[in-house]
Amino acid sequence: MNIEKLIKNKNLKLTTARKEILEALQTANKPLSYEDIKPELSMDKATFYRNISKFEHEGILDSFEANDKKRYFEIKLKPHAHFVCIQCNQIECIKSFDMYLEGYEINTITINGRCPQCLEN
Amino acid sequence: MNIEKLIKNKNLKLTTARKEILEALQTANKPLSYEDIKPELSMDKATFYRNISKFEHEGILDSFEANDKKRYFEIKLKPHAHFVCIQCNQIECIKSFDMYLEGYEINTITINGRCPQCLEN
DNA sequence: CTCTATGCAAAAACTTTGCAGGGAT
DNA sequence: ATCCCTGCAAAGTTTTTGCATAGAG
Repeated sequence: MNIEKLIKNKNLKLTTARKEILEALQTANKPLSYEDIKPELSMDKATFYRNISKFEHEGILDSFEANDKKRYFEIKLKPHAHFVCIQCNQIECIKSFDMYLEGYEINTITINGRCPQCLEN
Repeated sequence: MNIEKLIKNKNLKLTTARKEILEALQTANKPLSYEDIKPELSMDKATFYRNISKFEHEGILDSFEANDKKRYFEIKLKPHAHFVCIQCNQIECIKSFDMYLEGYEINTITINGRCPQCLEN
């Protein structure tokens, strides 16, 4: 997926900050919090959050909150659930989860619990 | 369900604060945030949160975060999902949602999206 | 009487906002 | 040239912590 097109298609100005954010998320290929992504960024946190808002509003990004009170961001792809382990805090994308609920439009699903690795111990 | 027993069974001291919290949650019969429940309470917020932690740790309560960055609390009953409408911010308990995921232990599921009422408009 | 719970105030953690200057088209 | 974007600093929001006093068992 071409990041520059993603930005320009929404009539947003193509800036270094915006490219950096989307490139970092694309490279990571998993949901990241501001803290996670910060080392890859050269912009101020205000700019980061302002762009995140804009991207979400334009439907480029999805976000959800893990139970650590942080928001996690990822480039919007196929709808899928996220599993957050309350023990090891790992976040995992779950593609096999049913995303259908009659009468509702589902945006994101966050499942909290304990992952297989933690259940073993 | 008897609130005093719920507290004493966990070897917690039976205090006014603890009874108030559980009674308010039981009466509401839906998840509440601190802000929601505050008018029913006579204690300080520190006491509220300290007791919430204790209750969660003892398995009396469940909590989850809606996308408004607040935590919502409810007395632990049958496992069920919560739907959070990103448009009207209403929170709804969804009993019909499948809570099974092979290999994982599921604690809570939060579904974000738009509810039927908001989809009509 | 002992140990836990509580209130108050201050801190912590994450995110948002105001404002003046800088950059994309 | 025009508007949108950015950095900095300050404020906002929700939750947590330290400490001295009060209360349950």
